[in-house]
Amino acid sequence: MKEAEKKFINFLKAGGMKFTPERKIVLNEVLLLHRHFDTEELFQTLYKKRKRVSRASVYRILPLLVEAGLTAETPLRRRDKTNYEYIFGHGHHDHMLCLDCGGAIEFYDDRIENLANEICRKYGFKAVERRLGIKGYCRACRKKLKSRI
Amino acid sequence: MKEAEKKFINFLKAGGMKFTPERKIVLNEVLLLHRHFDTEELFQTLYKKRKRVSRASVYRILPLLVEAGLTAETPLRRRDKTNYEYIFGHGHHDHMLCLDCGGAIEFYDDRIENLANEICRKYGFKAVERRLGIKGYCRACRKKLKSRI
DNA sequence: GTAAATGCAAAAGCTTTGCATTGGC
DNA sequence: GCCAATGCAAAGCTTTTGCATTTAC
Repeated sequence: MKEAEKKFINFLKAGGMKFTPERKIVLNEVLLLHRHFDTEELFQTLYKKRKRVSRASVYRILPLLVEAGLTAETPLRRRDKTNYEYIFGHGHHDHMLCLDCGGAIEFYDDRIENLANEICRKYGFKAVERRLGIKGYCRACRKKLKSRI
Repeated sequence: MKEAEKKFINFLKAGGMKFTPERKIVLNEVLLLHRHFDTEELFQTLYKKRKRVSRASVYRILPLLVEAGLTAETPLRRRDKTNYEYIFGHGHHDHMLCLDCGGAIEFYDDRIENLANEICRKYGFKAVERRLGIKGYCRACRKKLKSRI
């Protein structure tokens, strides 16, 4: 069994919740998606694959995956919808979101972590979550849009 | 006349828009608020002061202030609402949002700017906006909540 | 005078919820 | 068998929009 599934089952069990077929389907689909997604996108993907999970359940299950530590809400929303990404085993990272193609570039730099920690200490702030989000235009889109950007 | 008002009027004029009493009221109220706010909060504040601007107009005016460079949407939403902050003359800064009291601590560190620029260059990414957002618990709330956090 | 802004109420879009039914454990 | 989860449709929230009326320039 996949590590992620084990982790989800343990989380559910700990909270007196059940590992239903719908929860399994949603988790597996999230594992296949190697990009940021929103609830509607995931619902549509499942629908096209004839994996029938109701929209309401998708809305209920995705927050559970966040609680379980398998996914996270992304800091940069696209089209004003809650966006998620799979994070288990991925390690912490930050984002650049392209305003043209919507693609997200993930990057990681130790120095950012260190700086953030230093700043939190300075203010007596206990961080639960931190993200550096950069919005702009990626290399490919800049090329495509020529000199207009 | 305030600098901010001048800037707003110039922006409006440039776009063939008018400086209405409602726009003046909203701008002035934003100038008084020294914290992050959402549209409903601003509307309620005005309402209590008997400054009658409709909710629809507040919703229409706040994005104009962003376009004019007077305010900005904050990167960390609270209760899933669009949050704004006054920025004109404030310089760039980042945020720590307290999950308990909702307060926002603003900070600025050159080293973060430099790092972000360096990373963008590396990826050929043209940044339009960037923010480091940290969610957690502030000193006062940690104290109040004792050892529970 | 004329194009733009306001206010209102209705609509839209994302998300949550009540409830009857189904189904893990 | 019991408590939790599902599906559906309805409701809830924030935000946007159409339209008649008002108003800044």
